[in-house]
Amino acid sequence: MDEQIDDDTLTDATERAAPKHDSRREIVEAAAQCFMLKGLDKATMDDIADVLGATKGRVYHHFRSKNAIYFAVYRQAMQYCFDAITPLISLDTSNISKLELLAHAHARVMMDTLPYQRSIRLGVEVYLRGSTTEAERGVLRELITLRNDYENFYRDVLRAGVAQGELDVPNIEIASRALMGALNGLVDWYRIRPDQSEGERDALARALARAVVHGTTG
Amino acid sequence: MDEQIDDDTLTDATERAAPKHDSRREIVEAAAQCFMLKGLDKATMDDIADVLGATKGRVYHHFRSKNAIYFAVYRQAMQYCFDAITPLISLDTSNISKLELLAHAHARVMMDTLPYQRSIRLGVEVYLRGSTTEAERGVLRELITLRNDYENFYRDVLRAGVAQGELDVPNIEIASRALMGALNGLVDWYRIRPDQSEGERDALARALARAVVHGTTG
DNA sequence: TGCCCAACATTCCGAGTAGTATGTTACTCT
DNA sequence: AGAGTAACATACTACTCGGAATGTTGGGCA
Repeated sequence: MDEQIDDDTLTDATERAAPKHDSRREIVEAAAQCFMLKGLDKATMDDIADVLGATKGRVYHHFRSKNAIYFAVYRQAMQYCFDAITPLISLDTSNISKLELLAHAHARVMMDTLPYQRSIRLGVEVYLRGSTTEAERGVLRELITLRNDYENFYRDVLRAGVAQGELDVPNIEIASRALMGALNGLVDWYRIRPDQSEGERDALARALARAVVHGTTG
Repeated sequence: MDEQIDDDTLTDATERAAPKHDSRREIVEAAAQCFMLKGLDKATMDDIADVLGATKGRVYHHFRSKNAIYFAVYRQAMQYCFDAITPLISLDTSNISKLELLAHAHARVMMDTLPYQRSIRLGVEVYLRGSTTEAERGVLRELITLRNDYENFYRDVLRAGVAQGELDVPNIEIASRALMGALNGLVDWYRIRPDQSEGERDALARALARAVVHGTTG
């Protein structure tokens, strides 16, 4: 019975045929907002319900625990990332331009899905310490794996670029860490401004992508 | 009376002549450990006291609140950063090599004072929302300013490098953000390994510094 | 039309925790 | 030697918040 795998976080196999009233999606969205604004601990279940104009009853009807909601937010955040770069990995361009495309797309996702991305940065693994069940830790490990898979796309491009002499990267691991760090750091300092246009945001993403790929020496 | 500025966090003017039994320092050190391991909220005052083999009484004798301790940790973390780079800013080298020196020093500090640096990354401004007094928010603003001052050292080098044609940075602001993001991200993935030597850590710092300065194109 | 159940709302409880109030000890100063 | 105080320990309170138990309602279905 302890092997009862948590299906609160959208088991891949049993994909919802009906839209399922996208109430779950609304809750996840509200949770991401609260997590971003108040932090993982300070954001209460009542806060999440308040955003929806509802009560805890609704939330607990769809999610069995606060951790389950957080897992859903995490999964959704990663989904946004994958959706953004999967169309790019099969492109037939040079590795250096592909790297720029990936970085640009990632920067865009950070801005476009800010609440989700900020949520998963607020002490991911540190947030759950001991106070989790073994099943929950399994889900967490799966999410970590998901993130590793995502970052491996960047490492692959780096390796291919080195192999073909396009890139000069002495240490793939370090370089990928630096790359992801610079890109993910965007969610720490980026603030949504209503007056900024789509073009301005894209320019920001492009500038950041250029910075992380070419460094400060051009 | 509401203008009673909090001097729990080492008022600069009244520098302690006596070592003050470095009990405060021990508490801050213990708090940094706890914050790193359990997060800002999950780490309790009892946890901090337990690390010291003491009780809450000792902690509350030196700090009036949990926030005050967090401020002290933040200040100490920034102090470590400043101590590491202040000897370097007056050096008479090229801007590009100075930038590498700064990046290297910063990476070293991230590793050498990991508990402090991790603590201040766990949702700094998001940790305190509403539940703080106006005085506390003043201290927080001061700490943010401290961080800005620190990052300005890097921006100055970037600007000087561009002015002298050593560096190619279209956007100083973006580049500095990317730089700090990549360097600070170190505390997210770096794990202390007892078997790794001083030389290995320095090599890691050097590799990361090279990555953030030169990017992936050499 | 009456049953049934999903989709909530309402109410309640207990565990955990920041902060306080009050001892207790040991050391210093005169 | 006794008074005062720094540096703690002990005991207690007030309060928040996650989660469970239970109540309510509206719509589909036979």
